[in-house]
Amino acid sequence: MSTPRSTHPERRRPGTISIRDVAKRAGVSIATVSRAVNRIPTVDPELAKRVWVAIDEVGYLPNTQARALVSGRSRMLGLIVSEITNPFFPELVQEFENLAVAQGYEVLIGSTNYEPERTESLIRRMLQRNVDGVAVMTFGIEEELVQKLVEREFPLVFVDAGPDLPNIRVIKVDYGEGIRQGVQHLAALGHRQIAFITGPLRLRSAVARRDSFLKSMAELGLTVPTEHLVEGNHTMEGGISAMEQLTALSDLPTAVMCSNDMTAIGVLHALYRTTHKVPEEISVVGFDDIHLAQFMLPPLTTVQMSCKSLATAAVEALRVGIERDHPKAHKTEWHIPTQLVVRQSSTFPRGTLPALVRQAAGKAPGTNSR
Amino acid sequence: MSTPRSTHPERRRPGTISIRDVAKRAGVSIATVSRAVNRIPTVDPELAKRVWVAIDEVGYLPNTQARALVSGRSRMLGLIVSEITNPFFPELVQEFENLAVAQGYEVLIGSTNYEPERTESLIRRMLQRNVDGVAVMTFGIEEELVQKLVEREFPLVFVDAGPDLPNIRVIKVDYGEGIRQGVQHLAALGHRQIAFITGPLRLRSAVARRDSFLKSMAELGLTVPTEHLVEGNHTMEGGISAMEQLTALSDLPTAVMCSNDMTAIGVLHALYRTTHKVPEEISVVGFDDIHLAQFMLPPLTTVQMSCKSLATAAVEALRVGIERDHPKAHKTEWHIPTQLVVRQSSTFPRGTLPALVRQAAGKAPGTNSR
DNA sequence: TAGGCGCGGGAAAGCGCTTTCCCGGAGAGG
DNA sequence: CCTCTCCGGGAAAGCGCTTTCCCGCGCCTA
Repeated sequence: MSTPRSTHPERRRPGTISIRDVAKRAGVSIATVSRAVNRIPTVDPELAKRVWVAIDEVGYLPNTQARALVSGRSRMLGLIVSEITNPFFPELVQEFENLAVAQGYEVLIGSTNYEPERTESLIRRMLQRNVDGVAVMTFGIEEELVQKLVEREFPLVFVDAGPDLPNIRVIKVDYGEGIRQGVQHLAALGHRQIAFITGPLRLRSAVARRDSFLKSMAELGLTVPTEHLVEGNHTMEGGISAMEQLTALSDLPTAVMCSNDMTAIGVLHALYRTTHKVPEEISVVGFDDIHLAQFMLPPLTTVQMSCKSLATAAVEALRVGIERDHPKAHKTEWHIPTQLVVRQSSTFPRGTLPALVRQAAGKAPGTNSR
Repeated sequence: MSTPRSTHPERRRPGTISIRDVAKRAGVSIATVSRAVNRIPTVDPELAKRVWVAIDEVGYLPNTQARALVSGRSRMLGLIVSEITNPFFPELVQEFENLAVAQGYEVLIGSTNYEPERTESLIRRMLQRNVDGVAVMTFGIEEELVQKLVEREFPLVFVDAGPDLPNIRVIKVDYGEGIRQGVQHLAALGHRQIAFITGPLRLRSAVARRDSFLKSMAELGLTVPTEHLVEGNHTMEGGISAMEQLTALSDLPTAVMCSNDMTAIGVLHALYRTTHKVPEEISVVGFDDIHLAQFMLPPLTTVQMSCKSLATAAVEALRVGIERDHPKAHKTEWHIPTQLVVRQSSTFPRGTLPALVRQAAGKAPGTNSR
């Protein structure tokens, strides 16, 4: 008996119930309670039941910190995104979190806001919190710290490309296919002058998307003058200023593709300000297919990247890294397809739509103007 | 000497550095390392420096779990929101997180998606993780579990209204003022038939907003027929179907106020589908002033609720609850003002704009049509 | 020079849990 | 009936840290 009085009497939040309280109540040792809680099969079912009853009666919640401390695994996952305020990411976060929670993990979220020092402190904090693994979904990151972690074999998952090291798990998004579909869609409508607003070119994924665009254009024998390739930053503001550069040009392109949907929304806004009609005067295509895209005015034609698959892949990849003898151990690459979704922000180039064609085309994409 | 060999040899992640490694390296006891890390002034500056050097050399990161276990405080805050995918919340999360991190706290985020059982499991999980306090920013929650926590004096912060108990910290949003400004703005433009799309009426805040609207209308002697009061659910989809109900009416209102911006975006979309022009045929006013609002087509007139102030208040309120002898202890209410932001989705009622007025008004709000 | 005092730092307890080790009792076999 | 084996459960170690307790050293005063 005689529970030795705590050295730190006032520190514990009163009302917190520990394993000892349960043990006392059930008349067993704390070891048995622990075993019952963890459903170790060697404990007598009768006893286990008594323990569970006691747990219910006293309202016991196992302390995860203590569990983590002794087991060495915190059952927390880190999720690093670029900007939580970019609507694509909440959707991702949501999916990721649901999956993680279903597997008994908690999620620590952080956004880098594209600031390296923020990223660094983020990772540091997550390590201190002992997360079991981190998914870096910022679409391109180059940090020394990350490099070190990788070397320590800390479970990390990257999107697009991580450091070039063996045994790294990475999720590859097939930008090429979706963007090709977008370009071909526009070209099929008759567009020849298609501009592209990139993301911040520090990000690998932004470069990848731009290259996919260029490649798709080249395939069709279409050239892209440098002034039709303008750098945005994946925000609406970036889309606006990029589009302003474009409208200032003497040869305004007939269509604009954007590296993500937020940029496209900015473009829509910029064109609204300059009273260019979308899609009649200029077609706009986005990327990501965020939920919002279909509610834009006009609804946005965009390349869909399923954030559900992305989240699923990320969680799976993390578990592979964390849980030894995971069924899919040794799998190191996951692939996410992309696909064009045609809505109403894209149509024939301005001035190329003879009445005949209009009739023949019937309700062609995006022709029901506002 | 003779570090007793661990009972669980393989469980610890290799490469993890503990306080002992630092102690050995610096040639001091672990107690001294701990004191140095926590900047306890009684340690000799010379020694402290040696410890810090050692920390740097071995790359030591204190294990937060262990710290939490012994100190009884985890330095984690829970943040419960309705839906992370509603853009208002990421903005809030962002602010909250920045503030929390600045104070040395980590944030555990969860969205209830308006499902009570989700909320329950969320709170349970946060408790197991030993969060020091939880901010319930779901704008109205009624849970038995919550009630129990409150009784246990667990630090909780609510928005609008928590359980009616003494010593509860709550953040009150002054819906009245912002909504009155909105109504008066519309009335001043000449609107008499103003509809209101509410949020889900289970939420206290939704009821509060509706009541504020009704009160503001009554103040001006304007009546609201029941069919002009339709329930939405704070999503774009809800806004669309609510607006569809409104457009089906024989007496279409000349203006619509919405319980939040997402609803307003849905309304804009619904009106686009039915080819009603905004604001010429119908004015639309939102609520929240999410970042997106100003980029809508047309830019949305809306009632601003500063999520920065909200976050600041929440973090402060939590700290008051957590840290005894906080300077502002005993403060139990925080107030968040709201304020109308006029953009271009609101103008004179359709058919009431004589040329004379137009000239006199000059560039009146929202008259530069698309 | 001896006793008192203060202070810096080490030893150790213990936070709540998991897991190993071991012991006692039950069942089986001789 | 006695010994061997097996098994369920208790005692205890220890996860990484903070904090108390206490000891020893240096300085001051008598």
